[in-house]
Amino acid sequence: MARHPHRATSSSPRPAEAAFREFWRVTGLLRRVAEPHFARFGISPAQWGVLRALSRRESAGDAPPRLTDLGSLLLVRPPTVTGVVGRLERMGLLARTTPGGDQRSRCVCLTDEGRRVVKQVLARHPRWIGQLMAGLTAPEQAEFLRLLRRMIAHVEPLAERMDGQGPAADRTRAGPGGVKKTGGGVDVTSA
Amino acid sequence: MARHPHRATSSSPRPAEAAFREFWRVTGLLRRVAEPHFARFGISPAQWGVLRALSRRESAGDAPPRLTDLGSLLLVRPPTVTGVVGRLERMGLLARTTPGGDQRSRCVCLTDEGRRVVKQVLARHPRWIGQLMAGLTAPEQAEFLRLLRRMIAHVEPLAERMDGQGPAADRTRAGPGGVKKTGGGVDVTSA
DNA sequence: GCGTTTTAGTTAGCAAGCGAACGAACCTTC
DNA sequence: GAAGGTTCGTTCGCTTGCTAACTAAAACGC
Repeated sequence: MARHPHRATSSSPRPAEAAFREFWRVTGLLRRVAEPHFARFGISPAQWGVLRALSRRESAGDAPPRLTDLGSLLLVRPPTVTGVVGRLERMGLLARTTPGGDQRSRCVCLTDEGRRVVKQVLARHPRWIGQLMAGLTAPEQAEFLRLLRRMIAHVEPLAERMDGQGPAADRTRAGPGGVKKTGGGVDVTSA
Repeated sequence: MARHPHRATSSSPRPAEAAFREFWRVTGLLRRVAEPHFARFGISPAQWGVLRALSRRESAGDAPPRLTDLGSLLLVRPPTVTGVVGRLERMGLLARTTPGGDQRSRCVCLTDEGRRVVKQVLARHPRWIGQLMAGLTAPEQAEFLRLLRRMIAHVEPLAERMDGQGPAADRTRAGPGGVKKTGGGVDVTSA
């Protein structure tokens, strides 16, 4: 790290690269802080994501979401939803129901126990978040939020684009020449 | 730290909370973009982290790091290091060596094949990063970097503090009263 | 009505993160 | 030198994310 803040912009080789690196770093840190926090309520961050989404929908008066809806809300894929919801169901915090219309979709709603947990977490939430973000002043937080939103707006389409393509090299037990399998359509990065 | 009784924010949609939420969101997005990218070289983001760290140390002329060193560089725990390094070793991208002195530590260094991969990734790196961060202008990137660093500086001690304590409720098959096991030292959040 | 395609969700299998528990080597202290 | 503790790394078992492959129901096409 250690690069003097003074002449940062001019001499610093690549702010973009550094930003990415630090970002990745914070990602890990964040998980490591969030995990024990939610563990105190007996849940994981991912489970909290589901519970909070359900709770919000409930208080908004909306119908219980299907698994697919949850997936797009939380930006995770169907198998992940199945897993997390399954565990929450086993814990008794939510219930799968099969609504009338479509016979292949399942809806998910909170149990009383689930609502109880949400309440408990929410009671501490502002305080906890405040603690987490206390490294930034209020205006900085606002700016941070703005930048994050711009990042999302830019990256989300990129992520979606990756969906359909680019399975790539199978190094697992590739010989010395393993990599070049990328050949052919090298320029996925395009312009 | 949290000394701002700033209730101006309370009525608005809470920037701190929103920032946290969006941050979590970008975290997922970032993984989804990085994974297929590195897959094109036959590796994963975590593996890239290790390879890059080794490469840097090498070109700085430093001695090959021990597994523990890698762990603290990458902010991951020993079992994770074991796993990632093990897979990289099986792929033939790095080698474990047992240096003279301490018989219980292992050092890790790149193989030629590993160096080759690093080179390939680096060749594309600026371009890829540029694409990722293209949602922000150069000054915004610099500001983003600055905020990230402040976040790290603030959160890292928090994460470390969590290390020794707070295992928490075992909901897995907890009865209706599962949560209160947190009892006793409720105020881990302290003040 | 029947065949095809699309959509919802699950399953299997892998990587990466963690905590807990452990063996082995090292260090400290008597 | 032996006892006790610390440190390094591994293994086990778990959650969460993914892809690929699959089933079942719905929707479309003719």
